[in-house]
Amino acid sequence: MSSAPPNPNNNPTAASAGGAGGSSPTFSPLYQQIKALITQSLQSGEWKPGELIPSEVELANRFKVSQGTVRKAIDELAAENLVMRKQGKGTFVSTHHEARAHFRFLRLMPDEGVPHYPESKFIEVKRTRAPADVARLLDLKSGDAVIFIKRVQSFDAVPTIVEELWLPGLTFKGLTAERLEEYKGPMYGLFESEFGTRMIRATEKIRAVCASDGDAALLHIAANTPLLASERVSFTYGDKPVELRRGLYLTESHHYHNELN
Amino acid sequence: MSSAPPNPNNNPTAASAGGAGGSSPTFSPLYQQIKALITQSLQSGEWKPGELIPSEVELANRFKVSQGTVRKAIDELAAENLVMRKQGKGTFVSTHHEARAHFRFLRLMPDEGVPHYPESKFIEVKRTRAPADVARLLDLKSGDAVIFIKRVQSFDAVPTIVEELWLPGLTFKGLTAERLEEYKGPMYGLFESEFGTRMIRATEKIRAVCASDGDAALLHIAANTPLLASERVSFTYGDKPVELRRGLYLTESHHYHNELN
DNA sequence: TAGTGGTCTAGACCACCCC
DNA sequence: GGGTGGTCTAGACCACTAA
Repeated sequence: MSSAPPNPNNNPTAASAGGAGGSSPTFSPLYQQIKALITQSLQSGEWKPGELIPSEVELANRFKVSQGTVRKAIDELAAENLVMRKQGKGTFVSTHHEARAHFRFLRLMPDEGVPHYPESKFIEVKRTRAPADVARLLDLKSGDAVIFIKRVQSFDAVPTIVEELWLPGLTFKGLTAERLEEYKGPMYGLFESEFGTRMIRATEKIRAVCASDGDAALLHIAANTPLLASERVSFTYGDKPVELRRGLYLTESHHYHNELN
Repeated sequence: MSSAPPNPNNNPTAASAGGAGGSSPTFSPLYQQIKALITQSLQSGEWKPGELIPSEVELANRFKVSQGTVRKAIDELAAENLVMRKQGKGTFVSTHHEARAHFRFLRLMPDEGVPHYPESKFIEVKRTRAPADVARLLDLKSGDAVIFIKRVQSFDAVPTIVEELWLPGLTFKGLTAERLEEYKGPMYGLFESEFGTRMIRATEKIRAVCASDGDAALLHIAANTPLLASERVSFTYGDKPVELRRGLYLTESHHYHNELN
């Protein structure tokens, strides 16, 4: 009784997703191929940060797979913070313009009281050429154009962070001190809205160092005060590095918070 | 035509899982209830670390739900590192006795070369009473029995970590300097095998400090060298704190590694 | 060859949101 | 009321492992 299996093949046209056919089998589950296709649409800007993406049923029809397969693809994208599901409303492209996202990359927390976002004061913004170490971390060539930013961040008017940022000049063409000054809120929000570059994940290396005279002056502390030094490399789609951020954190009344799972 | 829905109710006997019936609806999806039941079996020791748990089909029969529901429950347990799936073999209870697990909580990485596990030298092991701050973090009463451990850890014979551990005396009754000395490998493995207490997750607070004379001597460095100070609270099932660990890390040739997602 | 987890489908109903 | 994601089921086939 009943009918024959309606879709016996598990390797549809979407199998071409994933790049050049290589020597290895290059097998990939259907939902991974769908995930890659959705990621492409995110990357290309077909759906912009904050926007609603098509419903699961709609995507299932578009890709000619079942809703369950689309669901599993979106499950993983949601786990990676690329999209956000909202029951009854739909699935939205993640954005850095959200209270929720603001503390995803900022791990410096006050010892007492509730976390809040610091105020920025820009010390220097200039176009220059990438030193060798910066070039290596940003996947550039030594001497390529970069933008250098130096700023101090304060919590409740207490200077707490000195930060130096290096950005690929090509990606962030047109970024000026003025635009930085007038923009309030997390820099990743600015990068996303104005330059179409969304930070997806980052790696950090953390050490303890002594404050130099210059940094001590910026933070209004004694020279040789111990500081946390973090070196962060941020990546966008395709694991492309797009930001190098070197920060010095004063940990008198703040700490770097981490969860180990 | 065809049959009636075979299982129209979605609130079987398992609905009793989750504790006392309270004022709020206490609604919980079936798979969450199954997840709670499986977690109970893990906690009670029905399946011990490293062991194979029953197959999905078996658990589905036991709990009178579909395999898909059990699968979703196990998916979450695997995401939380409580169990490990191995295709073709089965699902296993996670254990700290695995190369894979050794670096889940150890985030201090060498700047060059491959990570490896440090050697421990114990400075002090004693039973004492919990100071107020320790008691608060371990959810004990001030003055409750605790075990205090102080040790130095070395990479390639270079002292790099000074660590002080505070453990609830009741949970770790019988822990002596001898057993620590003779046990090679991560301490969490010892805790799991000998005391039936498995660390599930932890939170850390990190700062920069100056080495005291005593710590400087232990690490063979100059006093006032900047060090990373981490305060870690580890939790077992039921979010019960079972370890307070205060570490000082020398970050001359190592760094604290973190991934932001 | 038998058993396990992994993938995929199809269809049902539920909870939530907004009109 | 109609649409969305969330849950649950049942059954098929695949990939991997071990005897």
